[in-house]
Amino acid sequence: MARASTTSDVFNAIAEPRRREILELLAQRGALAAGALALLLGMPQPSVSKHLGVLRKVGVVAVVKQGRERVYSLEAEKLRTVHDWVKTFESLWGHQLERIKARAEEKARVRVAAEASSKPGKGES
Amino acid sequence: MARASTTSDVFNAIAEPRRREILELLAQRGALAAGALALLLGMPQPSVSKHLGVLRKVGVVAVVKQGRERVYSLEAEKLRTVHDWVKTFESLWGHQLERIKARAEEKARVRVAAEASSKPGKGES
DNA sequence: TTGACATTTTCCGATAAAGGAAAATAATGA
DNA sequence: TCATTATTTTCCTTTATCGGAAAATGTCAA
Repeated sequence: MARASTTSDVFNAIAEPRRREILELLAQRGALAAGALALLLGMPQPSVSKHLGVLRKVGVVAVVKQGRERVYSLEAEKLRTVHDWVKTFESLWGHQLERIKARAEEKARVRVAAEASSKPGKGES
Repeated sequence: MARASTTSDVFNAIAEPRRREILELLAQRGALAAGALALLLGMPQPSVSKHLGVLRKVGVVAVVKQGRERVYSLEAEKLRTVHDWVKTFESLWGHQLERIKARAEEKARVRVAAEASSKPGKGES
């Protein structure tokens, strides 16, 4: 089996740096036509179009036909999946002091797990 | 050119659902040996091992040889890249009321952008 | 209708991921 | 040393991406 399709998932869709750039642009500059995006990104239009196709298929951008151009806009809610997922780990890195604490706890946990999975009752009181 | 390597990026690494599951397990149950992970995930060890290889190459997990097992632990800080990135879009979906507001604003922006890119001065007063 | 513009689609070549199976390492215990 | 256990690595096949170039749609304006 091959790698999962880029369109199968928001996670897969945003794995591409260029696609992330597109999303960033749409976020900060509002809706943009495909051509404008190509211009801002400095890459060939067909390429941008394909990336937009992926993003659209996943639903993270929406299109509106306006004459001969197609205006793309961000559907930010779709990124929520990703956000919610990483947010789970937020506490594990923490800031400043918390970080040191978490570090220590984790180190201890590693030791515990390591010992627990060896035969118990070995020599390490 | 092919798709970017899964090991080229944290984004690419976490695109795989199983790899995300591994990270989740490590987060909630602390450090675990490869075999334990395979058991918990209900999939063949070689498969898990390969996934762990990817995660390790990217630096989001760390290994510690403990006898014949290898205990894996989470290096959560590496997920910060992803977190910081999606966090940028946080304001765009907001909660409750904000969401409606944002929606309206966005809709307006799309219209504006669409109009701006057509020839100005058309008939739509 | 003809022509220019905006964008998508198709075709191509190169690259590599993912799963399964089997082989290769490594470390423990008798 | 010889099995046994824990994990990783190597093959192999299938499938899909990405990028570039060219062809195909679609739309507006004379």
